[in-house]
Amino acid sequence: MTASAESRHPRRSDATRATILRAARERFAADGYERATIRAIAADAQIDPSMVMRYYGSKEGLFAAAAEFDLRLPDLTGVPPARLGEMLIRHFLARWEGDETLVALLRAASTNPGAAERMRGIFVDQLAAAVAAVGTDPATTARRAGLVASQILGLAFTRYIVRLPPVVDTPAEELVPWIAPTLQRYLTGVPED
Amino acid sequence: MTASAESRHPRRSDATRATILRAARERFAADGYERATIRAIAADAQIDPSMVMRYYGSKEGLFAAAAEFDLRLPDLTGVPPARLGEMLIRHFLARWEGDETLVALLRAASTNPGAAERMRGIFVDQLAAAVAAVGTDPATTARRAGLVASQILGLAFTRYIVRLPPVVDTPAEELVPWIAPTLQRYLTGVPED
DNA sequence: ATTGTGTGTCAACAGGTGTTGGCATACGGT
DNA sequence: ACCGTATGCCAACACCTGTTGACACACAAT
Repeated sequence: MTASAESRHPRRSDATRATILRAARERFAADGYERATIRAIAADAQIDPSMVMRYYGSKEGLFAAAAEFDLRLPDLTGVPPARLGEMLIRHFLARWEGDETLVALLRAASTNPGAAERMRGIFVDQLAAAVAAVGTDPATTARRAGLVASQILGLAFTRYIVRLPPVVDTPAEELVPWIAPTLQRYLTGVPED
Repeated sequence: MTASAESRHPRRSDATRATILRAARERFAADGYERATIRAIAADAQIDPSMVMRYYGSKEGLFAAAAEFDLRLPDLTGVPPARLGEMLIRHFLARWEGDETLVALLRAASTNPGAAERMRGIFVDQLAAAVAAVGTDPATTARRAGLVASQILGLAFTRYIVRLPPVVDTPAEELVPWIAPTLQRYLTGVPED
């Protein structure tokens, strides 16, 4: 969606654009929205701040481009019902360690309304769509997605943002058997009394 | 600790100090650390920005005073082991709805290193101390506390910061039977394979 | 009445912010 | 070779930030 419909010929400045985007993602992930200044991002990319404005219009526009993100959730239709939780947590952990975009989005969502809005879109629409494929009562889909999001985002928040030592020090592989049953119950279980 | 050891005589400016602190907590909770400006806080409190500096030294000092927080975790020693999760989630939900300090801390922790540090202190020290009273293997206490923190903070993050509709719309009372078993397992259970 | 100190207001500083317009240069098509 | 355009840098703008110091007033003690 970014490079296909724009022009048939690749632009000479595509490399610059990509460099800016990479630097922006790093800064947004490390510092959050307001502390990540255009000047700092431009310095990282070894380019003039005005170029950022020309190519992305504004700081908001730059963030919007840098925070483009797809959870790439797998189709849960054919998955053995008892393995749903494990599959989900494994997918999220892999998605996080490999792409700092989610960390940038997470940090910015705390203070930037636009980032929060985008986060809602990702974790309500994309996640709810995947949860719907599980096959439980459709009336409960949204709530199940919300509960899953609360555990997933809480893990990310404590691991990558606040960096709670016990959560940071636990290898991803050892996290799975703890978190998987939680997600499993949120996806397919019923509330307890 | 705030008013007892300072002076035997109450100061004439104590009311102003309290007003500043209240306005600061509101702003920090609503806007996060960097967007909550001293000028805006002073305007809310209807006083001059320089008073904030005189009474709290700096913006960091003001935040440190505003983010003073005690989880007030109950002693879990005598609690029936099967009710630990329910008691914990109930306590946290009540603590949150009644005091916006935690929301201020949560939002600020995303971008401000000092706030993150304080959050670590609260959710590692205070929470781990409470978890230790449960009586499971002491070697697992820190990890159990971290897991509990991940779910608790994730719930707060999705409910008060990102404001995911399914999580916001669910009444606290209906959240309990979903979250309680999760905390229960993190506190007393063993990881699954 | 006169100090001295606590309380509050005002104006300003120095630095950083997003953003803009002008100007040089290098490229690609003719 | 030429010309239009894309790419890049520079300087500046208007605004906002935390922070500071000088000055005015009110109160309590002498």
